[in-house]
Amino acid sequence: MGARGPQPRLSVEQVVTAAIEVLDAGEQVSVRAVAGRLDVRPNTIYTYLPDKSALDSAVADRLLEMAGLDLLAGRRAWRRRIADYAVALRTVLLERPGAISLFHSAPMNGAAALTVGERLLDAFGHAGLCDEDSSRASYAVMTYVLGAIALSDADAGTEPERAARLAAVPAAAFPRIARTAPVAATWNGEKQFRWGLDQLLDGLVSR
Amino acid sequence: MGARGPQPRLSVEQVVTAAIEVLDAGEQVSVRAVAGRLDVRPNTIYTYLPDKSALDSAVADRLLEMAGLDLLAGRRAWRRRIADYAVALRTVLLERPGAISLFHSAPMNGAAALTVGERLLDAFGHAGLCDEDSSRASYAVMTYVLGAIALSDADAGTEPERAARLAAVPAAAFPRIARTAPVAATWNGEKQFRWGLDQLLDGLVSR
DNA sequence: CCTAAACTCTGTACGGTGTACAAACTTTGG
DNA sequence: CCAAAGTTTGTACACCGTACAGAGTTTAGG
Repeated sequence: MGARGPQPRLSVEQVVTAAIEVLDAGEQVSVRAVAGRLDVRPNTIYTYLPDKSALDSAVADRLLEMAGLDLLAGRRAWRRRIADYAVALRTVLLERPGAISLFHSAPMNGAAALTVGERLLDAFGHAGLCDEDSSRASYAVMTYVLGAIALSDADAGTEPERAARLAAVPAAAFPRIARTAPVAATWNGEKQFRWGLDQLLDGLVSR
Repeated sequence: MGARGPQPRLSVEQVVTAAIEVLDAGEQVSVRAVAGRLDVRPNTIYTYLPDKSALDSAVADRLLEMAGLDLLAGRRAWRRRIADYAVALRTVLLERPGAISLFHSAPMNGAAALTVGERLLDAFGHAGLCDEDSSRASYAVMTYVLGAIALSDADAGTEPERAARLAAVPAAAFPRIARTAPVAATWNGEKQFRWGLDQLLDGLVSR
């Protein structure tokens, strides 16, 4: 069989693990940072992955797994399965600035992504949806979850900063925004996340 | 009054317009590309905007405006207002690869963003929601819309590429995915976008 | 057994990014 | 008229992804 050269010092798994460590350290995933953590020259990474977006995909898949795929399985109520996993994924990603951007540079086609998809379809099946609606609903949920996390991340800043921005909104021109500013101040919180997800799930099963 | 030095050759508006032209040309917004289009050295941009993320914010705001703020106003049915604007925004952003990423690098606090927020609040008010729910609903809608566009963008690739990826899913391990592959093939289309938005709106006003 | 093919890893380098800093230049207020 | 304030530029730095040639290592085939 085919392995002729020297046996590889690393594996894709190790590369991805190193990338997660980079994320854990609060830095962005870069080929150089990952290589540095593996005591290897940057080019070596390209022996295991074709390009940066493949690395991003693989890391994103690992993050989906780290959120806890078990939460999506089992015989618990379909709604809890989805909500629990969504909240866990949110936590995993928000704890690691720069993790969310990985989901935008490449499609999600790893093993964990497929498992998430499969189990979402199962959950919506238990909720009474037909195949087509289950498929559409699964994608709608991933859309909401990843969108919410991305917005939370972009809208970050320090808490007083955000309050100051809201206070600076001219109440004359934007009365409704001014009136609801206290709510908007909590938009990036877990409560808003769960609320929106709940409404979406309500809509998805209401037909 | 304060303007002492030479009068500026440019304005923030012109800088943003140049950035849009860069996007229209299919390139990413970069300080150098924008400066080049204005026949100016890159550093000059920093006279008008503090840093890249401020440029990104300003360009994102312009894109929100380009989608057509009028669609969100008027006395048409609240649901049509929201759906029409959402679809228009999707078109504006998907026509310009690299436009979506601008929304992730900075919070949305420009004039157009505020207008969108104000009019969403108005629409949900007409739908019968209280202030707090209107606020939460507005954010949920922006979450879904921007999330959907971001995923569409990441999942891009050529059409046969996507079909090949779906066909490569092992049917034994992921039977539900395999069974619903034809639907998943259209996840990045406008129909799926509208469907998910409709379900979300259903849920938001169902209480 | 030995050579040649296949494979890993490195050194070097290129073009791209955001942006800091000092200097040159232009305008206006005191 | 001069000094302060503002604009623009030249140069430079650190980072990014990654192409390419070569060195070194292992195994398959003759």
